[in-house]
Amino acid sequence: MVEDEEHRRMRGEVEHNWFARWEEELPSPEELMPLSQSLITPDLAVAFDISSPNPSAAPPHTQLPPPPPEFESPDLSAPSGAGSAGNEEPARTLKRPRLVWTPQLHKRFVDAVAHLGIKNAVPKTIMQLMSVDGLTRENVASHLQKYRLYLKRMQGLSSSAVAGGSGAGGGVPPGPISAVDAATEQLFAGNPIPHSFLSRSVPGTGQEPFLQFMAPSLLPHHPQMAAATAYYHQRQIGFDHGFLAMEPPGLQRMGATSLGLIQPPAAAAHPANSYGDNINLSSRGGGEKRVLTLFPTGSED
DNA sequence: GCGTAAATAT
DNA sequence: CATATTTACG
Repeated sequence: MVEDEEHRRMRGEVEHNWFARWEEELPSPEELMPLSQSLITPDLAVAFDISSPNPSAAPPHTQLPPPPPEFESPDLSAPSGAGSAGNEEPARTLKRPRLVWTPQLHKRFVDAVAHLGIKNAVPKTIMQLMSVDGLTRENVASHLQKYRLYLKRMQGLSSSAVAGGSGAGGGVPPGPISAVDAATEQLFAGNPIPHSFLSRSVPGTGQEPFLQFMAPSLLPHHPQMAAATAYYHQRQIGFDHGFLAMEPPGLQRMGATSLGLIQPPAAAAHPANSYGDNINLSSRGGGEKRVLTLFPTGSED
């Protein structure tokens, strides 16, 4: 069953179908949000001001918060809130734990870039538009780099002879797919790629054509790749780190939380939710890791 | 400040 | 071991 889908996917014919399925199978933010909240310790939640369900940020299927290309969202709040009560963690000069780019966050990233246009899609601008607290220019820059590589790879593929229709055997035969590209592809694959990036100008600023085609995301069937299919590693889940993958010390605010920044392994808790597929990666002789699969963000503007 | 490359951590 | 993220350098 799954194989069939993959084969068709390779042909690039059922894009909509798989995409639609994706959305359907995707865990609703609602499902994940509450879950994450539960995981969040009350103490921490209070510190962040998110102890209670945020009225302004808890849309069931929300598409994308309002990232107006003109004004910034008030997500960025000053650290004044915590000034009083029992939580005084210097958010400055503290090393930040790894940031986990969750589909939701990535979606926002893409959205920001789309509105800005490749031309203005610079780390700083993107970061500002995203208005995600805790997000720094470095984070965006790094992600942007990967994003670019992802798009670049797409161009090459669609432009070059591909076809290969036969995915026989393996799937993606040719393809000097760097590890980074593959990974990026994975993450970005399930995300909406603003056509603006591929060949159109964006609203607001005159842009030149950047890419040309938006090829369906081809997921290499490599065993390792499969593992990548799982957005989170066996223990790379943001659980250990909290929601934003940020440790308590150094946290300021989390608009991100409301955004559904992190996505806990719902699959682990809800086996009933069968996403794309949980792939068991068998590295070699006994290396077995199970990963959760969740990705894409819903829709595009 | 942005882009790219390499290093480190998970 | 591979991948993701972080950090340093150009």
